[in-house]
Amino acid sequence: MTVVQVAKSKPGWARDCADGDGHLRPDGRDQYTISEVADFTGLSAHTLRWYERIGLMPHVDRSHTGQRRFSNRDLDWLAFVGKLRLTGMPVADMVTYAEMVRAGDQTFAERRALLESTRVDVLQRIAELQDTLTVLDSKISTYAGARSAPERTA
Amino acid sequence: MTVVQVAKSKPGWARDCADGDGHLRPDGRDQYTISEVADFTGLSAHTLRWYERIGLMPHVDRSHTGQRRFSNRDLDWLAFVGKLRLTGMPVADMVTYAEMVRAGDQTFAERRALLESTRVDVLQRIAELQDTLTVLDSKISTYAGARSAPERTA
DNA sequence: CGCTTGCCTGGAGTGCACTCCAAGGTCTTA
DNA sequence: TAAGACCTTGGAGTGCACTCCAGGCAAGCG
Repeated sequence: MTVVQVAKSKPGWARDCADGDGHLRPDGRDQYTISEVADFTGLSAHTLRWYERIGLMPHVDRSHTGQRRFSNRDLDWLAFVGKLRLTGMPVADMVTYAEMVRAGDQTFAERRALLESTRVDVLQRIAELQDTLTVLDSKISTYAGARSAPERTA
Repeated sequence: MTVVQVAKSKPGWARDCADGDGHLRPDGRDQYTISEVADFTGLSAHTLRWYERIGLMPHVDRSHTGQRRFSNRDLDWLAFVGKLRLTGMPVADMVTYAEMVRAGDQTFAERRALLESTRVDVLQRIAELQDTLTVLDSKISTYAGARSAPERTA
C-alpha cells in the first residue's frame, strides 16, 4: 500500500547517499534569490514557486521589482517541509499544516495531533523497511550461496 | 529528493497500522481467482492484470475459459514484489528484475547486484526516517511545552 | 431461461507532484 | 549600453502508478 518514488535528479532510482546534506546555509545574509534557495534545498525554482502558489510557503518577501527574496526563516520552513516530505505526507496535508500555522495559536492542538500521527506513521514505515531488509538479506544470501536459486519461491 | 506516496485506499494518508498483514494464504489449493488474489495481496484486480501486462508477473495460468488462475508460486512472487515496492523501487526496475529472472541463471550476478543496491537504499531511507523522527519529536515537544511556539523556526 | 455476478480485453482517464513553456521584465558585467 | 544570465507569470505538459470504462463472454442459480 505504500508507494515510494525517488526524484529523477539522480541517475536511476538508487540515490547517491553520500550527499552529506551538502548545502550549508550562507549566514550573514537574510535575502536569497530563488536560485540560491534552489541550490540550498535541492528543490527546483519551479517547485519553490509552485509551493508558494499552493500555499505551502508563507508569502515570501519581494524586492522592489517583484523578485522573491527568501529569508532564513523561509529556509528553516523549507527544511521542515523537506522532513515532512520524507515522511510521505502528501503535499495537500503539508498545506493544511501551513494553513494551521497561519491561523495562529488556536491550532496548536491540531498541529500537534497531526505531527504525532505523522510520527506514528514514520515509526511504522521504519518497521516495514526493516522487515523488507530481512527479506532482501535472505534473498541475497540465496544468490550468494546457490548456483540456482528457487525463483518465484520467496 | 525522496517522495513517498501512500495509496488512497486508507482514509487520508495516515495508514491504518494495525492491519496485521491480515490475508492468510488459504493453503490446500493452488488455484486462485483474480479477486481472491486481490483480497490476499491488497492489490486491485486491475493492478494485477496491469502487472501481468507490463511483464511484472510471470505468465499466469488460465482456466479452460481463459480466466486467470493464480498459483501459490504467483502469490509468493507477488509478496516479494510487494517488498520491493516498499523499498521505493520503481515498477520499471521491478520489471527489469522480473525479466532477469525469466532470462535464467546467467543473470544471477546482476540480480544480486540489484538487490544489494536496493538494500543500501533501504538502509539509507531508514536512516533518513530516523533523522526525520528526531525533528518531529523535537517539534512535538515544542508544542507540548509552549503556549506559543516559534513557527517557521525549525 | 433469464438474471446476476465475475471475469476478459484494449484503451482511456485520474491524481499527484512536479516540470516546463512562452513571453516578457530585470540585473550584472564588460 | 548591450549581451546574456536570471527573474516574473499563468497555464500547459510530463511521468508514474494505477484506476476505470465499455463491450462482451461465461458460470451458477431459482
